[in-house]
Amino acid sequence: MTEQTSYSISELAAEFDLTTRSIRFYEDHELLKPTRRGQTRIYSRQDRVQLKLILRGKRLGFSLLEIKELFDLWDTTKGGTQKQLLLLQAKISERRIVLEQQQQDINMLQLELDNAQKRCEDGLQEFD
Amino acid sequence: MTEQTSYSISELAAEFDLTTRSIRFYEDHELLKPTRRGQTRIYSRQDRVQLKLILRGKRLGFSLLEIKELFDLWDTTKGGTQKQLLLLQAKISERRIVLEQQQQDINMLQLELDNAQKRCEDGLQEFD
DNA sequence: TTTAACCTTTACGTTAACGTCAACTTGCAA
DNA sequence: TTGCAAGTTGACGTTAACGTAAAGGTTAAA
Repeated sequence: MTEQTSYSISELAAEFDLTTRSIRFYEDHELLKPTRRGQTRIYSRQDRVQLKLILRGKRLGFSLLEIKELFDLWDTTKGGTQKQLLLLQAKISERRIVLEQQQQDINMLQLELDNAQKRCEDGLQEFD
Repeated sequence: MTEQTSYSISELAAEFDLTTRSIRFYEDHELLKPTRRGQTRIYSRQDRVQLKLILRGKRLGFSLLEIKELFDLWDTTKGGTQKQLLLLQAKISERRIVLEQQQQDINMLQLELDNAQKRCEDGLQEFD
């Protein structure tokens, strides 16, 4: 088995450690659009990538709605009108600002963890 | 007015653009412990810092419970037993892992935004 | 062929993080 | 002293993101 070309819902659930319920929920909210064989969902490699992107967004605290916005935004890049593309650039800038804020927040928190670690070590020192 | 030493609930609400309801909610969940003058809440500079930390955590997608855990964790550093301090170091390591994952997620998303931006520019080019 | 493992839809339940009244008290400016 | 802006405690409502049954279809192995 060198390269899998399609996946069942439970395969994806197992791989990414979530429930099939969640995956169907994402589809209900149009974050995934798998094809069907009969009424059974078939996920392509692209669908799998899409799912990865969803989870990445979630790890950054984005809501499913925000994640969908990012997807729609991306789709618009292929074949949007001039107006859409300009609006799109604005949206992209907005996103960058959020990410930069998060970047700063991470840096600050890391400093605090460093700080806490030191205090830990100092505290442990006293038990010698 | 060079350095304010205490704040009312509505002052903080205005400064950080949230409702007094939220601030009281954080207190209900022991993320803030303002003193009282009569039954009115008085927030110290430390309380204000604490609130800042809460909002930073939220921007990173942490739940209020996780944020409280971080606070408790920090408190333990001053005057914890040896056992507590060792457990604390483990917790700190866990947190670092989450932050590093978020760091990677941010980097990936930034690359995607770069990518989308280029496609935008290319798309706009065609309207000349 | 039957049973067991997956799949499906439908629908109600749950938790977190507040929003939104309602009903009351308190501080202070006119 | 009065009235009104700002504070307080309930208590119920709301939204997002699933969890959790219930009731049933499909197919592959025994």
